[in-house]
Amino acid sequence: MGASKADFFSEEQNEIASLFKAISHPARVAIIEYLLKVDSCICGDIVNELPLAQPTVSQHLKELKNANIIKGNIEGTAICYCLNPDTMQKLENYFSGISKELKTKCC
Amino acid sequence: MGASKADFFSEEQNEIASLFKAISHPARVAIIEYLLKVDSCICGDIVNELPLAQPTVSQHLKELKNANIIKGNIEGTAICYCLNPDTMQKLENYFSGISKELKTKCC
DNA sequence: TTATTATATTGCAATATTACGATATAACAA
DNA sequence: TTGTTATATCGTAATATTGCAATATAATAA
Repeated sequence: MGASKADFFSEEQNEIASLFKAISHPARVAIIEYLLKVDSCICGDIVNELPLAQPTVSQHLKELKNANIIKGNIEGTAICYCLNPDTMQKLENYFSGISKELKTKCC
Repeated sequence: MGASKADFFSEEQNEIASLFKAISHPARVAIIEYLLKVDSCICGDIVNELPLAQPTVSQHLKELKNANIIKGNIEGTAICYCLNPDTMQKLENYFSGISKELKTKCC
């Protein structure tokens, strides 16, 4: 079906999965890494940086914003985007939690 | 088109994206968390744990295995699956690297 | 050998994602 | 007002993912 059996899984599992889905596309990874590189928050520079049309970039930004991975502030005509440190921390914590619990013995 | 413009993006960006794609589905998050919970590595127990048919679970396991997120060892008729600590470490490092570089000042 | 158990693969329908041209909106400048 | 710039949304075609029934494979047991 391709549909989500999301109802069965826990809130947390669905939330984590959708966070990762937001960064599961190379264009969105590239956006994140670009936002990390440039100190000042940028906007339509991303369109010049990526090999994608403006509507496509806008769509990717929307997904990242919906997932709370980036924030966007209006600055006159432009929009200033930047990474959301809270979400980055949350993602780091998820894996450090796994590392801590993970037994070394395995099959 | 839905197709990947993967050729433009860097090797690293494509690799990171496909790692996250592997854990971007609640069923696969649930599998990871179940593998973390049970000390001993399991196999078809996952089918009983999840609300999905055996072929569907098998498909999800295959994706996790292809992404190097889990390992599978044959044990007689069964297959023993477990998390791959190296990949978990890699994912943790990716986000701790971001946290380290991330400026607090933002828009 | 046949039967059983555990897992994988195939084929396909339902659904979701990706990309972009065309168009809309919103803020500012002249 | 009109024009310009920056971004968002709509509509849609191409492609990818998800889920499962049916079937195949592989290891062991009887």
